[in-house]
Amino acid sequence: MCKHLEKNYDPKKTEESIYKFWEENECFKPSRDESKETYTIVMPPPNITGNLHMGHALDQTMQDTMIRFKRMQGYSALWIPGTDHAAIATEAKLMEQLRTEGISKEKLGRKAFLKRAWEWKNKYGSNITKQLKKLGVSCDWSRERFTMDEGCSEAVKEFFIKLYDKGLIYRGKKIINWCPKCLTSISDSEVNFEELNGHFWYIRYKLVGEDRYVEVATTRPETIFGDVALAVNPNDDRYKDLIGKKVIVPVIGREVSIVGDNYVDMEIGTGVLKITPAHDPNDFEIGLRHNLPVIEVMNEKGCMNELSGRYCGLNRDDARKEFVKKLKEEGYISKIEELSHSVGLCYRCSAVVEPRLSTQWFVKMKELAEKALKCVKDGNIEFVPNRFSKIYYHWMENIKDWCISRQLWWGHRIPVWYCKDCNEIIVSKEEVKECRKCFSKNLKREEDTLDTWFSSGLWPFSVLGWPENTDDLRRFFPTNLLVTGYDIIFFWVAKMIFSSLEMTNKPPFKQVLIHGLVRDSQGRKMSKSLGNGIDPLEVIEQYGADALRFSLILGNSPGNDLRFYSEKVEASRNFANKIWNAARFIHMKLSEKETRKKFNLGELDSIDKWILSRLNKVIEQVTLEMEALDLGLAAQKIYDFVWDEFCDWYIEFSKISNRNSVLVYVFNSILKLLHPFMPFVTEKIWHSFNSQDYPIMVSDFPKHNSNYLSQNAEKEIEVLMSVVKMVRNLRREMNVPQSRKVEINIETTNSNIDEILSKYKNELCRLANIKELNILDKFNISGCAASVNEYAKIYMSLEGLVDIESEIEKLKKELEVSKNQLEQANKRLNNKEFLSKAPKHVVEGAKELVKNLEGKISKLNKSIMEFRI
RNA sequence: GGGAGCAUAGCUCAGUUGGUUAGAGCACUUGCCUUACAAGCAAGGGGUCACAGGUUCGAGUCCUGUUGUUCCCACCA
Repeated sequence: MCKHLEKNYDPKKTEESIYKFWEENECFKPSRDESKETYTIVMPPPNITGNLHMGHALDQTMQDTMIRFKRMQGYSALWIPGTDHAAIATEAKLMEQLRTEGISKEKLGRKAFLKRAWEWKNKYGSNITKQLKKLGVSCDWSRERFTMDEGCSEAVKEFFIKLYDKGLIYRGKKIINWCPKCLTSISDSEVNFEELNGHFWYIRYKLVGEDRYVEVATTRPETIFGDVALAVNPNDDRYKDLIGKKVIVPVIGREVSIVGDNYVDMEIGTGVLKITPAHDPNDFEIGLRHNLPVIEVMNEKGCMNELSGRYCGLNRDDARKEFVKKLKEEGYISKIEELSHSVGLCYRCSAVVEPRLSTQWFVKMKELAEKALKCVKDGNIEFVPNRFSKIYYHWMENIKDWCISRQLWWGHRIPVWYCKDCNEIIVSKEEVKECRKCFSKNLKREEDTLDTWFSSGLWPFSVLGWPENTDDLRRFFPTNLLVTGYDIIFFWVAKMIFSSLEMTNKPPFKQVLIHGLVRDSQGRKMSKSLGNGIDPLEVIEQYGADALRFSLILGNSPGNDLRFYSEKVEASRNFANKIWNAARFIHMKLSEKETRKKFNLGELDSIDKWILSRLNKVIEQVTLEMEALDLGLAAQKIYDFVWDEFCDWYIEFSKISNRNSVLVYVFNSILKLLHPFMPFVTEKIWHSFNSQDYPIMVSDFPKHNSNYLSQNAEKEIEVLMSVVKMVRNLRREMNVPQSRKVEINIETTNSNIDEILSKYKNELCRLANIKELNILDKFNISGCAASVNEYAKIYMSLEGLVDIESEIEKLKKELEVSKNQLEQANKRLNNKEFLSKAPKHVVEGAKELVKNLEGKISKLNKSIMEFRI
């Protein structure tokens, strides 16, 4: 038995110690060799509140596979990890904590609150990074960053001030999206629209001085308290004469005028719109156009305020119910319709977002977006797959100003001070003590913090030390690759691009590899509410990290969603075990000394030359796929080669004749090819063959060597394998038990093939369980079963058990198929246009096919004749 | 309303710039505990590549349309 390796690969006994081994040997750090080209990936920072989910697992595995590949290719490869302070999510956790303790945020105070927040971060913030390590991520932990660490905070201030000085940041009173649960503004991209069932209430407004009513359809009757006008389309024949007239707001009794505005859609509802500028962004715009007042009727928690009279204090929903009741009682409602309409929800807490008028800080986007757009259009950043650039273009072309202030405490506090005496706004990195204009000391710092994405937008360069001009920044920026899901293009990718262009004049990365979502086996999004999430850590526990990684990568094309199947992980686990057992076989077969021997290409036989030739083709293909960022195809190529060719054939050959040095060489190459995908098992096996001083992780990725290509050897072994398969096939067909050895007579019409079969007679007999093999021109075929392929005709002696007629039938059927194929091929070759237009190798291929088929057909004919005699 | 993806074996998916007879895993059938591996080996069944046109010597692959499906963006008073 093998003395090094146990029978089955056990990831649990391996992974932790291997990871430690890499860390101790500083394998994760980039090479200090300045002459080496760099390859840099910056990790999308997971939230400190987060737990590893399948999306992370996919994202991280892709990055790790790429960085390992590039590191082995000889780049000075750097992958920088870090975490995100996740303002809303973290603050929500703390608020929850406070709630259980019965303390309010205000009572606690900002300072104490932040102290708690940092304590929370220090306690739980590294959970996610610990989980990442279980996946085997090879990032440089010595460079780990946090979006609120000193350097990143400095970067945020620098960015804010630079944009402010350029006039790209302004403070304004606008309608923004307000989350009444998180109690903060959120940006447009943080609102998710969902189709919900609601109602259309048709409400009658009485015209002043007339006995006529105007009907308005609304979904939000509780905002009537904020009505300041009605609006109709000036082209609407039904209503245009009403423009300028006044109506009385039901229940409230306020007189408001009717205005004409092209925004109003004549098709929707009654074609009359009630205008509530404080609670609807479109109404706000119309209000501006017509100089209408703004009446806010709700507070920050989504409850009605004192302007709503007796409904004051009720939340939106209760106020709506109560007020509708009142309207009904007083006869103002003429109709109620069921209506499905889309409602904006907070992306964090799913509360219905309330459009709210408030003073916030904004980034002026137009100019920034133009540059960011041009950068991608000019090809300075490539999206993979390319179709995602369209999504990016569309977003950039229709962008609105970005609301960056948040009414939260956990985050980067906006570096702005207000003079209470002269209203001067002072933007500064340092604490401001005195107004620069009136020298008053009566200053107040801005309470709000910045949108989390404001700091993560700087991530690719802030982690490298920007705004300082550090060695790392000079050496590793711009970065090479960003890997992320398509769901985050607007949130993050776009923001990094314009931030980087504005601050560094360079794109933050050269390529963006976009992946899809990991769904459950039924294709549903994994979500907490559905409870269908699968914990990657549990999968690792059960199958190992390599198996999880491989199953996420194998056979997935870039950008496509994938379904998670434990069967697929199982298959990957089996593959890891397959490699493991191949290693055991080699250990068992070879002494340590033998594994060190080198081979001389000139002395090798065709079997060795064949596997070397195939290996080199695979190396070439895998390298190409990796460079094209198609990891799924690369993994598939390795899988197929290892299992189908190396294990099923080459190892079997090596049981029959000694093939020591090539066996070891090919296997080591396989380990290297596979290492970026399955780092743990490959490193572990590597150690069993090689000194621990040379981790596979920092070894050289195999390079394609055309000297190893051999068309002849590939052809010879193809002939050998095809005959083995034919015999095996015939045995099954004739129900010959596996244990029974058979006598086989082979007839070929080609002396080359005779030669190959004679040369590998031993292999042929062992692999097809043949007792006696005759390679002859003619023999007695009575009692034989026959099979034919393009290289040979075989007869299997079965001592009278064979029904000659059914043998003939079988051969005839085969003949029919071959004739059809020949006809097709000849048709092509007789077509002048095919000959003149098709590329040479295709024509050659067709000719070869015809030759093979003709050979096969003549053998079949002969065979049938022989049976007849 | 605008845009994108997907549709290939029973299931989940691959299929490079069009090029012989369309692949894998799982599942299924049959036979093997053959000393690396039963987490395995061998053999096998199973496909009008959604539908209809078109381009081409040649289409799963390119173009147009249709259907089904998933998603994104915008708007929804």
